[in-house]
Amino acid sequence: MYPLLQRHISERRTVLTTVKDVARQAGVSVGTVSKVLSKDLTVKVALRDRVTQAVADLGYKPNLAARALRTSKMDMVGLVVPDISNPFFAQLAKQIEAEAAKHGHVVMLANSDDDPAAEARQVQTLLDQSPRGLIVVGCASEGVSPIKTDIPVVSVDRRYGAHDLIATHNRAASALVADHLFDLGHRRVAYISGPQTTEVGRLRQAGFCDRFNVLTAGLQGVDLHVVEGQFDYASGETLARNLLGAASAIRPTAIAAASDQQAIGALCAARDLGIQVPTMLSIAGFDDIDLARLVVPRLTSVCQRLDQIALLAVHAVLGLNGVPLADQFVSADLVVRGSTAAPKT
Amino acid sequence: MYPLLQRHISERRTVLTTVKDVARQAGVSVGTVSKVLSKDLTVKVALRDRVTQAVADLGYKPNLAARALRTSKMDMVGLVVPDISNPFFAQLAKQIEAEAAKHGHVVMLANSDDDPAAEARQVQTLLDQSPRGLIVVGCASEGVSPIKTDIPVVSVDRRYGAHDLIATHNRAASALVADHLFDLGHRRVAYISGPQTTEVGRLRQAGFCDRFNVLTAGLQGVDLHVVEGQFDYASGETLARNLLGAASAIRPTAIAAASDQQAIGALCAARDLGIQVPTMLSIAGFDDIDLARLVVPRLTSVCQRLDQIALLAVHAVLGLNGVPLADQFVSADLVVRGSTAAPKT
DNA sequence: GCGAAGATATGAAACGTTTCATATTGACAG
DNA sequence: CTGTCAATATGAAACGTTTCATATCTTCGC
Repeated sequence: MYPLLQRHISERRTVLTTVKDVARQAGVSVGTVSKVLSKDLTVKVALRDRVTQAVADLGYKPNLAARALRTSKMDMVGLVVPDISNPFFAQLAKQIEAEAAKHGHVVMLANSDDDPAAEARQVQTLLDQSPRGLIVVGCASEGVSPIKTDIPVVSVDRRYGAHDLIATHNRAASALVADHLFDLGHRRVAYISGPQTTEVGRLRQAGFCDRFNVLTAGLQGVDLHVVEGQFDYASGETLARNLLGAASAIRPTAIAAASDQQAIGALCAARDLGIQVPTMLSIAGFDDIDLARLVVPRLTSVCQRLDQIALLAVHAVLGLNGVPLADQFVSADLVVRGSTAAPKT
Repeated sequence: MYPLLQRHISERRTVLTTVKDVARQAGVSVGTVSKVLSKDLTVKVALRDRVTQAVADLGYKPNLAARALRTSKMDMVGLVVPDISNPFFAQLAKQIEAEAAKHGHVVMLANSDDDPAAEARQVQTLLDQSPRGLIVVGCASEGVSPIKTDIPVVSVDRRYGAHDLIATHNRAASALVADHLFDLGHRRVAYISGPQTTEVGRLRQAGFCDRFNVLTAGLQGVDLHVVEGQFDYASGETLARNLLGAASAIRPTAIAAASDQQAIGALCAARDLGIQVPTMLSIAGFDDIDLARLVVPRLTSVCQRLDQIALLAVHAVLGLNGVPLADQFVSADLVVRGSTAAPKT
């Protein structure tokens, strides 16, 4: 349209102000400017003020690349997730971004597509940028990570290689569900598990079953039926359909699932079969995804403290507040909603 | 546990190989190595091979910070979204990350929380890293963006400031829904719109209504009722409940919504009111979120080509394949599923 | 008022690239 | 064999920081 104008604009070379300009403006040396910028307290207040003023006057912004070259560190945190379009990881990413931003760090995001090879590639790509730290949600297929680097790496939710893990205390959290269903009076219950090839699947199942068994030890008319599935909706629906096919006298009065997706699948199966929830059947999920609040009845679920997990992960890799690089488990909360109630007597 | 061992490991200083080392190993000058690495063809094949070999032998990796300092560009693309935990933005982010990775670029992610002030801050933060380009999904509250930079910026889905927009052709896509419902025979329809303060909300409503009005011009017994709401689930449920309260002879035989969330809200309202979908009421959504495939009946919806949008956005900011920085609109597909059918005669 | 010891400020060196002016090589015509 | 010109290779400079050895200023005891 206006080639001349366009040309003119794009040619306006951004002449960036450097630490040198600031030094001249403030009448000090570059070293002093650098010190002030890095909040070094050995600079006298008078000078410090002059420098700060000069920085403001000139609108000076440090060149991050130059800084990175000198210090071989960028103010960034890498994050590798299996699939950012999975709402759970998206929530996690959001919390991590927020926490990182609080400490002046930018988040680099990469997807591994649940493929260990791609995961290794992405990890390497992010490490190449020399971030302050790297946070990885491991692939479902667990493998070793042969990376060697001085950059702190932690895994979150699912362990990555041999790196320290920060995650919900799945075992304890799952036990909360067992407590809840037991307290309501359920004795004939079914547990829809996640794949036992995953640590998360194993821990949640163990947490629920062990607690339920302890609670019901020596009691009459107790039945705990476990079926294994995937974490997804379809798996929950199919398995629930089987479980609920039995006559009402012997079918479970409550179903606990290893994920909300499964639980919602079970909810739909129950509705299709004309089984009222929660009057004739209680259903509990795990993860408290947004959808859990939207289904009818609203789903009782376990809410992971993603903010806590994100905080620990970021602090751990940044070495903040003495949070060490080490396995850490965060407790979760049971959120009781309309999908669970006492069984019909 | 093993303090000595730990000490030892953490003290092993990573001595990184530089372009100098490669030059020595290959018996050439650093300039030559640099040329080879930047695929400069004025280097003779013999030398090129020697350098390539040396790079392989030494496992040399260029220092990205140093390169960035020299060239004042990092191989990164910034992405600012209102909320990464929104599945739609998460899907978009995934596609953008994939496309950027294809061209050797890392994605930096930031959330604006739908807050213009935060958005401005995040945009600035990402620009400070001197990425190759910046992609922004604007806040709901549209405002001007006073940023001035040489870095290419495009907005996606929702316009950011005065920057070029790459988005679904919402008007045309919404018209597809009108076509579909009209073709099925619906004449008494309701449209649940998004907020008319948003461009997306306005375009989708106009697209649907204009087309429906054109199709039905001059016909008998036609009624198009528009109600305005938010894009969320609750809004859809409430509005649908009102719409469906009327006697069956005058209530709409079809509801089109500006979002899947609204449509699913409407679906639940219908179920609660004992109105069968699709026999007594057709419902169509927009966005084709994952959930659209999970509800019963499965939701007819408009599927945006996020891969296309991501491709255009990345190519635009990177100046690839001659994709210019300019407004661009991508067509969408109607996905017909079980929630729409011909009205009961 | 002097000297010593801290406290504070300075500026040159270094980080690892890319670029570009210059040097070297090779090819070829005379 | 020499001179010319193009093709190719070289290495020093520059990018903007931070750091650290050195220089300068304060303070304070005597």
